[in-house]
Amino acid sequence: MAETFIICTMRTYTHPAAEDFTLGRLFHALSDPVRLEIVRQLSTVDEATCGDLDGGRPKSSVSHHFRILREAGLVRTRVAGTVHQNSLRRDELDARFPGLMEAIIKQIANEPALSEPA
Amino acid sequence: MAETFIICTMRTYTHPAAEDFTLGRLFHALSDPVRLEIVRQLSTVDEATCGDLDGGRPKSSVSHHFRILREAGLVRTRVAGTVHQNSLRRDELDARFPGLMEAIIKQIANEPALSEPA
DNA sequence: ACGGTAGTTCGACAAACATCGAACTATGGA
DNA sequence: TCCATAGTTCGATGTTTGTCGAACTACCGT
Repeated sequence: MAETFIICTMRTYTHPAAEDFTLGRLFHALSDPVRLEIVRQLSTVDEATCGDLDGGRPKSSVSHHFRILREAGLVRTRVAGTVHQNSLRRDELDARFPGLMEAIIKQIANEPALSEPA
Repeated sequence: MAETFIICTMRTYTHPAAEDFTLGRLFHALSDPVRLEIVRQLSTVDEATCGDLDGGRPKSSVSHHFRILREAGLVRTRVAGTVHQNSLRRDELDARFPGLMEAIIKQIANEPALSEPA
């Protein structure tokens, strides 16, 4: 029987630096209704867990969307005990794309139905 | 031989009304590097033909991208003789999403390399 | 009427993507 | 130590998407 080497991983996340944000990744991340809804919720709150924003969807789907949001630089995820707290990277986004997120969030806030459930 | 009925079409385009623009379609349209480059070029110019902005790509590809830009409400296409003139729908976009396009265009203008060729 | 130029449409193909179940990891509490 | 909870990773599946050639439409000039 082969030995199994368990590499301890995912106690922390890697987030891109603000200089590495790209408009392409940003717009792609925002092009999905589920993610747009997540960003909307996050914009009204300081932090939220994945579970808070899952809208009844399976965990694996939600986890996938959060990964894309992280890779685009939109979201920072912080491990806090058994829970993962997510927040918008407002300051870094504003440093990289001045004024853009503010304009986007303002629009998102006014949109009635971005994604079916909550 | 069966008769062929030729329905005269495509002398004009249908463009969505500003009320029907959605953030999802907008962000999706902007998530492709080729289209982002097209929008960038259009933002520096009053009008341009598809050929002006094809970046050496095949016509069918470019036509596809313009269609998506049109359906998102980003671009208006006007048939002018043998040529199709495209322009950004700045006013309507600003009416629907106040301040958003201005912020986006400002960022696009500063991006060095959105898409490989011109 | 003919030819050339500008774009569109269609069909095919491969790559990227969203969705979800199942197995797994990590943490805190009983 | 065991269990429950919160999320991640993996693999499979179906859908959407980008790319491009080929055939077509529309218009202008000759």
